Amino acid sequence: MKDSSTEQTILNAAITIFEKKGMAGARMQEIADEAKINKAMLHYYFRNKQQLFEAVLMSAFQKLAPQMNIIFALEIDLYEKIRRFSSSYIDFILENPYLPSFIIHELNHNPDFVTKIMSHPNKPDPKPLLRQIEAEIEAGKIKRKSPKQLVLNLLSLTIFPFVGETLLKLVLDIPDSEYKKILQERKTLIAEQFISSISV
Amino acid sequence: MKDSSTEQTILNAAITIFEKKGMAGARMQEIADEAKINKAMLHYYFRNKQQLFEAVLMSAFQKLAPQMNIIFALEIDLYEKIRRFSSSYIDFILENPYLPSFIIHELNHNPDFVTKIMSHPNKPDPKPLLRQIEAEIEAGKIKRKSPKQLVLNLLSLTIFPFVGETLLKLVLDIPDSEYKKILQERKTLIAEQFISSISV
DNA sequence: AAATGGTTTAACCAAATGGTTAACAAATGT
DNA sequence: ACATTTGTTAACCATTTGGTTAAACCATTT
Repeated sequence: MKDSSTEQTILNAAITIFEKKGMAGARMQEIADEAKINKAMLHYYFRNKQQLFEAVLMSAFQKLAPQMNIIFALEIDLYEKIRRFSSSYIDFILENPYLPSFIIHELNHNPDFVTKIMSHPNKPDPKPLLRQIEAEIEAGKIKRKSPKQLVLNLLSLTIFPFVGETLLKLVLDIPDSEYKKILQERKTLIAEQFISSISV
Repeated sequence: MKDSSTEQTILNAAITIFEKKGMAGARMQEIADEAKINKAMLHYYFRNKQQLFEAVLMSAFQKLAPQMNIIFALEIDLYEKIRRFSSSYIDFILENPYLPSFIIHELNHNPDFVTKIMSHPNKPDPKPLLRQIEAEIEAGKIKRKSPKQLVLNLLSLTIFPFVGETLLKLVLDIPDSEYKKILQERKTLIAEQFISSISV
């Protein structure tokens, strides 16, 4: 009988290669080598490069989505939520360093794909969080600022240091070792900074 | 005699294509078509794809660098500097929407290139700004926070909404028209938020 | 006007690349 | 045991792609 995980083996190899090189830069042979498997198997299981790629992008999004849902759905105090999110999200990216860059880059270059994900079952729904922020504003607990802008800020502060790592290290003259420390510091720093900018 | 701008015509076409598709996704023929010119001319002027690409990446960096230097070098009040930077930088990216994503993506995928830019004459130097922040801290005018973290925050808040546009619109459920407004709002909002988070 | 030297073009080439095929092996069902 | 389906492989194929070449073009010099 076949090793029942051949399909998964291929998918894992494809994830590794696609995340590192992107759709355009990845070679089918390279993925086959990574999976230690014959190239024809890629086509046997996934028909062609485009479909294999879509499976990878989907799987990447499925990894990311639950992390987003932490801030969106969880019913806890807003400040606590912000602290938990930035910390857990940074840990998550440290374990999946290519994920955000990959998703962002490929989403930018495959706008058609956005439609496909729109109807995705696990698609994060930001409404609960936005409502929570509005409620806090109405209750006079935080400053009156556009909830969407606030979430945009939080995501920017958390994700960009990873996506723009090379540019930031270059421009700010930060060596690799120090950058790692800086990212760790941000696990608490982001929440502090963010909360201090919204609390009345 | 040659049209003395042929080289520039090629470079412009290459910028257009490379910024849109990246190094791996761009085709030499496509660049030639964009320039309305024979493909062999690309090799006549730039030898090969790699060198043409490097010229494009260099030119992109040369466009970006002066925008960075606004916050780094200009000798004005810190708050004023922050206001001016976020506003002018957003305007700048709106006119060059592919620039940051392109540079970030390609820098991440060509780490060797980082070395080349390191010794670039126009390379932004963050030291003056970092010193300015330290001085303000010592003078008790702003909260004591790591200057590098602060600059990282400012850059994240400003650049990420562009780089992650597609993902953010998708995840936060923001239609295109509204997103444009949001970016405009950020021209003043970022500085407000940022300043309120550091002022004592 | 002939020679010169840089510029431009069409045709060509070799390698890389996504994809197919046909034969073979391993399970599975009867 | 045998036939059928499923999984796997090596060899092959067509197209794309980066890059080359040799001849033509054209402005300036002699």
